[in-house]
Amino acid sequence: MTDSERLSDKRLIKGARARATIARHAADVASVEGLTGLSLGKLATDLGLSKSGVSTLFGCKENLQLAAVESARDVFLGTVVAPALNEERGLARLRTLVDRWLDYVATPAMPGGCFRAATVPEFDSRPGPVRDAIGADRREWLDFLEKAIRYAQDDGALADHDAATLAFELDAVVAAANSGARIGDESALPTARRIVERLLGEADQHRS
Amino acid sequence: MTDSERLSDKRLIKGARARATIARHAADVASVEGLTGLSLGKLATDLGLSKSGVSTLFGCKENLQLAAVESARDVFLGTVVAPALNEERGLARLRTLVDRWLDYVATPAMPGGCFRAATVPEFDSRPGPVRDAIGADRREWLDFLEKAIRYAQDDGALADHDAATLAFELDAVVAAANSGARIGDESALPTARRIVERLLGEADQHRS
DNA sequence: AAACAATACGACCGATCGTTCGCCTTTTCA
DNA sequence: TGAAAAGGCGAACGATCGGTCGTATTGTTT
Repeated sequence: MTDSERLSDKRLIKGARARATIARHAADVASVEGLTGLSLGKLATDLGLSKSGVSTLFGCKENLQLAAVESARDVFLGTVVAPALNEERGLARLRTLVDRWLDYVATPAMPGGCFRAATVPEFDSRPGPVRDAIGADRREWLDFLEKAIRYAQDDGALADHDAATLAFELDAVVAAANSGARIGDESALPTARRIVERLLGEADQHRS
Repeated sequence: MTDSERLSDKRLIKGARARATIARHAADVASVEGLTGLSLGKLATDLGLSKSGVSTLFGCKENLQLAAVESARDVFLGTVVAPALNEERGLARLRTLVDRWLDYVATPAMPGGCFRAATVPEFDSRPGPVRDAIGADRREWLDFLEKAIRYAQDDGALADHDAATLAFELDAVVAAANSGARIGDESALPTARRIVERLLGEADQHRS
């Protein structure tokens, strides 16, 4: 059970509920300002709390950053992964996964767009627990994506692709679509959709 | 003539030389800490200058960030673009361009890796002159890459690719390779090389 | 209900931030 | 060479940062 799942759980002790609320808002802020740009005082003001209250709940800023990473992971799982899990394994699930993912970029759940696309480049050169957590989240996502591709390959699709390589490529294109769209390139998202369609569309050719 | 080209130009007025030195170091720092993480005081200490001296040279932090973007652009042009311009237009130049680009990611000119890969995601949701400059630099690079692809297509290569789309895809893959490699994914760079090889390798098939 | 742990607060700390102000030196240009 | 401009510095500013107290309050558990 994750914090966000327990958000409205009345049995949940008060502190954990507050932590989840703060972490969720921290993820929103970090999607724009970055995890380094997070400020205990700003966060407290936004939520009508005291700075020291927020501070005691998380102990230190680093723990808040780690909580934001976990909260953003929950949002991503609920928005992109969960709908795909309703589809049966194979090409259908992979297509749903990628579609929800592109929708997630087109209509972001956070004000700064995709959290992972923002935090991986931010922390990739900053050793420490936060980078480790972001790296693990990235690895988890790529592994899941690769597994979904393998299921599709079990159905005979995408036979000429290496699963891990295709997962890397899809992730790269969607991440670039996120940054491109947000920086004002209106062609970024349609271009990314075209690339993804070409990469996955080959599957249909091989099936027919 | 850019600032970095004039770095050792004795005719250059002293201030511009100092500005170029500071901007170059600022780009180094920003490749790790981000453009927002730049600090006038830290920069001054690193270079043995006074904080106020750096401040008067650039006026405000935003101008320093803009100078860092321009300095990083110069480094990229010198490291990646210049060697490719020695090749004749067509597939040879495109291949050199991509090879130098991947080398630039594998053996970074800056301590934090590719400056553009770090700053585009950082500023894509932060309106202002800095985002505009980063967006223009990104646009310029994609346009140049697209043009190089068109020259290759004039030779009959890459016929089944849309130039702008392929440019977007190459940029996405190399950027993801940069982030992936820096965050500890040892397979990121070889995977990216494989993808690029497949994307451009098709050219040889069509030529044969 | 009593005892305990967790939460939340205001106040304050030292540090660092960007920026501004005099003042002096150096460079530039006519 | 002399006047004007620009470079460069130390000091100080208000603001904000993360973090730490002591203390009151709330929630949890026995």
